Formats: sequence, C-alpha cells, structure tokens
Amino acid sequence: MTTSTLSRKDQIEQTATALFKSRGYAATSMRDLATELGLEAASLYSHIKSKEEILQRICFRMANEFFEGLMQAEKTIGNSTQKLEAAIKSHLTVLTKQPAASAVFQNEWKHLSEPFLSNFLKLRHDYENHFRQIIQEGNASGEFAVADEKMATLMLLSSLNFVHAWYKPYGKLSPQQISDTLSNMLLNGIVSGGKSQTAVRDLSIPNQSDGDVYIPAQKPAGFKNPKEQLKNIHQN
Amino acid sequence: MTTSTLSRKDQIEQTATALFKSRGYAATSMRDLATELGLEAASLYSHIKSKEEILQRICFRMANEFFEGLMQAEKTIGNSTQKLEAAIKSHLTVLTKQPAASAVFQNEWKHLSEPFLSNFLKLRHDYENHFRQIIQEGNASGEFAVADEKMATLMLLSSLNFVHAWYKPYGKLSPQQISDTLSNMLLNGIVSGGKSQTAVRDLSIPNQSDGDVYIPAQKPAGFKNPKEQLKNIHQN
DNA sequence: GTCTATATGGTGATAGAC
DNA sequence: GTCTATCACCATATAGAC
Repeated sequence: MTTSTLSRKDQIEQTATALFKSRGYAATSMRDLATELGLEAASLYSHIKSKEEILQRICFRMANEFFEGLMQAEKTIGNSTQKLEAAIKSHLTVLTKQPAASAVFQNEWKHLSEPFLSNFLKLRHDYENHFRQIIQEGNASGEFAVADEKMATLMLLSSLNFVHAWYKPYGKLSPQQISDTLSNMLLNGIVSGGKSQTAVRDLSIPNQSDGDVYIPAQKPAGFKNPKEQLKNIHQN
Repeated sequence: MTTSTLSRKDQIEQTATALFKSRGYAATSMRDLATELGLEAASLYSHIKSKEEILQRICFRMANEFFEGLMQAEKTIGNSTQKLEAAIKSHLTVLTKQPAASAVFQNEWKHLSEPFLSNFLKLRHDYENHFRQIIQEGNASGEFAVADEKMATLMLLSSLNFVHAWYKPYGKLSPQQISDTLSNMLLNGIVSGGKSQTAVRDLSIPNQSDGDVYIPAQKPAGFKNPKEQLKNIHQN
C-alpha cells in the first residue's frame, strides 16, 4: 500500500496525520501540508472543505476503530480477566496499526469545534465506561481487587495510550509482545509473586529491547542539573 | 497566595500556563494572554522577551521540580519496592501541586526551539533512566518480576503522567489517596491475590469518587455508533 | 485538479508617547 | 509599565484561468 495507490483525499489525510502528530494541529499550516504533497495550498481545497475537516475525519475514524475492536472483545467468552485481556489487546492492535492517527486522536481533539467536540467527548466517555464495566464485573466476582474502579480504568487506558509515543513499527517488539507484556504488568503488577499469569505467552522476551528509544545505559547518566537550564533562558 | 501577591511576570506565567494547558501553546496568542490579564499585548513585552520564553520557563522549572523530588526519593532507605513507592509519590506530589504546569510540561515541549528542545529531551531521558534503574535493581534482587524493564518504566510513568487530565484539586480524592491507590495497582496489579500490599494505607476509599469526571452510571450508556459521526462530517 | 492571484484577518514583536 | 500605532509576515480560504 504505497502512497501512490491512495486517492488524493486519502493522501492528504495520511500526510496531515503525520504532520499533526509531529507538529500539532495548530502549528501545522495548509501550506506545510501542501508542500509536503508537492502542491500549492489552494489545491487542497479541491479535495477537502477545511483544515478542520481533516481533523474531524481522523478523530472520528479512529473512534470508530477503537469502538469496533472493543465490541468484538466484549464478546469474548470467559472470565473478567480474559475479557479485559481481549479489550487491552484490541486497543493495542488499533494503536500499533495506526500509531500516528492514534496520537492525533488522543492529543488534538481539543481543536475540534462544536458540535464535533461534544460528540467526540461523549464517545470517549462511553468507551471508558465500557472498560470500567469490565473492571467492575471482575471486582464484583472477586476476580479483581481494585480499590477505585475509576482510577483503575484511567490508569489502564493511559498506560495503553502512551504506547504511540514509543512504539516503532519496525522495532524489536511486535504488537503481540507489547500486548502480552503490558497485559501481564497491568493485571499482575510489577512486584514478583505467585499470581496467575494467564496472559503471558512469552515471558522470555529479550531484555535488550532497547535501541528503539533508549541509548542502552547500564547506569543512568548523572543529572545535568535542570537548574542550569533555567539560568540559560533569556531574561528580559 | 492570590494572584495579586505575585509579580507581574509570575502572573503572566501563571495565566499563560492555564491557557497553554487548555488551548495548547500554538493556539494561544499573546493577545489572548494579554486580554486574560487585562492588558494590551504589547505590554507583555515589558516583562518577557518572547512567547517562547514563557514556555521555556514552564518546561524547565517543572523539569527541575520533578528532578529534585526524585533525588530525594532515591535517598529512601529500604528495598526497591519502597524506593519505587517514594519515587511514585514524589512524582505525583509535583503533579498534583501543579497540574496545569505539569500538563504543559508534558504536552507542549515540542514547541521549544533548539537548543532548548534537545536539552529538554535529555533531561526527560535522564529522568526515565533513574526510574528504570530502580526497576532494574528490584528485578535483579528478585523483588520485582518484570519481563521488559523499559516497557515497565514507560508504562509506569505514562500512568502517572495522565493524572493531570483528571485530577481535580478540590475533588474527593486527596493526593495521598491517589498516590496510595496508584502505587498499589502498579505494584500489585489488578487481579486479586495474596500479594504484599505494603503501600496501602487506605483501601476503604469510598468507591463513589465519581463526580469529578464521570456521570455516575451503573451501566455504561449504549454506543451511539461512531459511524454516525463520520457521516456528519461535511464532505467536499 | 492544479495553478496564480487575492481577500480578509490574525500573528509575534517593536517604537515611542505618556 | 502601559498604552497606541504599526510593521512584516503568515493564516485559512476563495475566484477564476487553464
């Protein structure tokens, strides 16, 4: 699926997605977008009605994808742990298949105008509630031990959502490995202990999965005192 | 500490912080900021050199606060669990004391110009490495059972960092409760089991901590199909 | 469908009076 | 330290030729 096989409108959306992710929606101009596509800015308006329309399409398309995945996951037969695992895996599948669009979905929705903004927030709220429902059921059955279901839901989703910031499609970690490892950590925690680890298909993930993000460092680099930076900021 | 006790420069920074958080840096104009303060835009330049200087000050001041807290936490005497708890608590203390500045710190740094951008990313990298070091030590001693230390670090920090999006200073949850509950969930997971829960001072947090964010819903609202939204976006 | 030209208004920042 | 006036530029979007 190269760029050339896409319709012009889809090319515009794809390129805009990449720019919105890296520079932010407000800091991306139609000239930037046109230049990236080898066009003049005015030509874009033969394909789209406005800059915001592009954002709307990205946000609601992604909302739709996250929702469809969750609806499938909720059909999973089994206990709450298995349902939650399926929901986590579905969320991460969407996120790793479309990391840039997911980032825009999560970070740029505030620039939607009404009534799109309200509709978007309602959808997100519903989505969170479905996750919370799974946690609630697991808590009621004694399967989970969660003190605050709302916080657990938000913690869980924020852990998953940040994946777009470090996931590399061609990195050493496959979506499956990410899904398994994250599921296990969220369900069973960091502290060692004899808990069930039904989600874990591969615990022998090579510990050296660095490279993607970090310079492998055995010892953390010493602090370069942040106060130094403050001093370097130009005063008036 | 009312606004009127602050210097004009601090008033500007405080108001800018709120605007940058809610609208984003790029979408906030100097005229917006001036209007909020009851000034003309030109008057701002008697106190600051540029719009970006405000962002620089916020970002590096917060980097400094997060760092100083972590350095204190690392002095904690005890095992890795206790050290990690102290680091989590310190991080959340900074975050809950200055939620708006924390949000700007996390979401708007990309608008820094060089060399500030590179310096900022280096500091953030160092910070993550110090967290990772704690996890690494706990893993080595057998105290933790983490398959991927990098992912654990990123998962942990992303869970904590999203708190700014839902924390309400005058909500029902105190910073202490948030810290205890989050620590427990991250360390011990969601699944029930006989794991140590040393961090938990209060498991009887009222489950109805809603209100802040959610309309209390016993059952999640039915999906309002996101596809409907897609249709409503204006086509060309 | 893409171009040039342009309308209309907002942007960060400065000069200089008070 | 705040104001008015202004600069030089960039923003989104449209009109109309090709």
